[in-house]
Amino acid sequence: MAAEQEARIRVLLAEDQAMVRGAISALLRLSARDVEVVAEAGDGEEALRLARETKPDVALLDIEMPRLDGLGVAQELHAEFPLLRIVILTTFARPGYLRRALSAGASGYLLKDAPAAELAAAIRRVARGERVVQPDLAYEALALGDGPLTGREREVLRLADGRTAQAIAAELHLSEGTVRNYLSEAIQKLGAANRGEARRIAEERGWL
Amino acid sequence: MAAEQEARIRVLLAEDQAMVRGAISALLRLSARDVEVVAEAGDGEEALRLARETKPDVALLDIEMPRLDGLGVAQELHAEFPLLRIVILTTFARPGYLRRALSAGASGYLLKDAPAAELAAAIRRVARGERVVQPDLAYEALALGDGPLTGREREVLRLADGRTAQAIAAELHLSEGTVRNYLSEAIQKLGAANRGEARRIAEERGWL
DNA sequence: GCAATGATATGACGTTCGTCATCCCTAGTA
DNA sequence: TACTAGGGATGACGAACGTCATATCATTGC
Repeated sequence: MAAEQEARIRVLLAEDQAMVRGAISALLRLSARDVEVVAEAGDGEEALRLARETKPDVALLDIEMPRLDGLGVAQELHAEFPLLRIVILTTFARPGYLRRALSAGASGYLLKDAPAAELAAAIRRVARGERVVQPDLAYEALALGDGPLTGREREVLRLADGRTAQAIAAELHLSEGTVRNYLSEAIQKLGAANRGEARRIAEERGWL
Repeated sequence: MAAEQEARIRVLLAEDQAMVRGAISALLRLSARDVEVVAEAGDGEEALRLARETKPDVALLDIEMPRLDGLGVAQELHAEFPLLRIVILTTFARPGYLRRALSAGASGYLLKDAPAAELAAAIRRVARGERVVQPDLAYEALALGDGPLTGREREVLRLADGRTAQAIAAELHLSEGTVRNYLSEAIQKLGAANRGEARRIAEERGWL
């Protein structure tokens, strides 16, 4: 705690919910003297702008943000500043998100479910060049995978929340029959009785 | 700031995401000397238990929590401790949530999108007996009312999340035709095209 | 006393849905 | 090369769905 006196870790914080953003900033200010929040962004575009302006050591990014999501920001920042360390901080334990985050160049993937104390620890570790990913999540990402649905099946199922097959077909520029086929396959792969149940199941497992 | 020296406002904080919970706690500790977080709960049941144990002045409740949601906690706490002030702190600007929150006895309804500074202000105001609700949200909630559905229609629609009419009928001890009748009425009252859409609409407006 | 409302039911009709067989085309790969 | 997987389409069939007319019965309210 009193060892590293030299330079504080400069952090960019991107999170769309203002209250949560302020709260996390307060958490870091209160619990981590060696961490300094040098910029706060409310959306992805702003995060990019502030990153270029302030050149932080670590970027702490939420995934679901307006205009440009955290994974997109990670990709851009990693390409532009290879030395910048990126931590994704999100609600979602979706294996798909984790996979995309890592391939976008993120060094850490932290859940908002994790204890508050882990945040500062994670920032310190990625700043030292380590990777921070919860082992159980990594395991799930491999075991559960992305689910049994193909890309198109997923797209169709995502739109099946009350829309008719015709409406879905129009939106995706497909024939109505094709839509029904995809839905039928999805229903069987998920062991559901109809599209409504299939959607519920897929959503629960993070396969949408 | 230096005026009220006497008693600090004792706050119970209930929020399922540990990191957000810790962060909000830090925010209050850092920005509001007159507020003291006396208990932190990770789900609704725990919130009830801790409230009975610590007798706080204000309960700050997230809505979406495991085991018992914030609205349920509000209802119980309001019945048990009429003097306890309740603030709902949530992501969702749904009029239905607000309506249910107020009728559950909440004094405040705050969005996580609001500036971090408003949190302490809101807590102080409800502690003084005032109400804290964003005016535009309040207007919408009043305009929407209780919805056009009868009790039975609501029950049936609530079960229509992928179940067949037959399954719903079995669960409620009704004939399949009757279930289809209720669903048909609900669909028309809500201006939907089918049960799936009807359910979505009713859910969004808090009519379930 | 009678109209209105809500819960419940039936029968009938047309539409949408879920399934299956079958076809075409492309890309990757054993 | 042949095989496989994914995307896309068609036609047909039975089941489920959405609608409407109609009926009974109880409750509520003027």
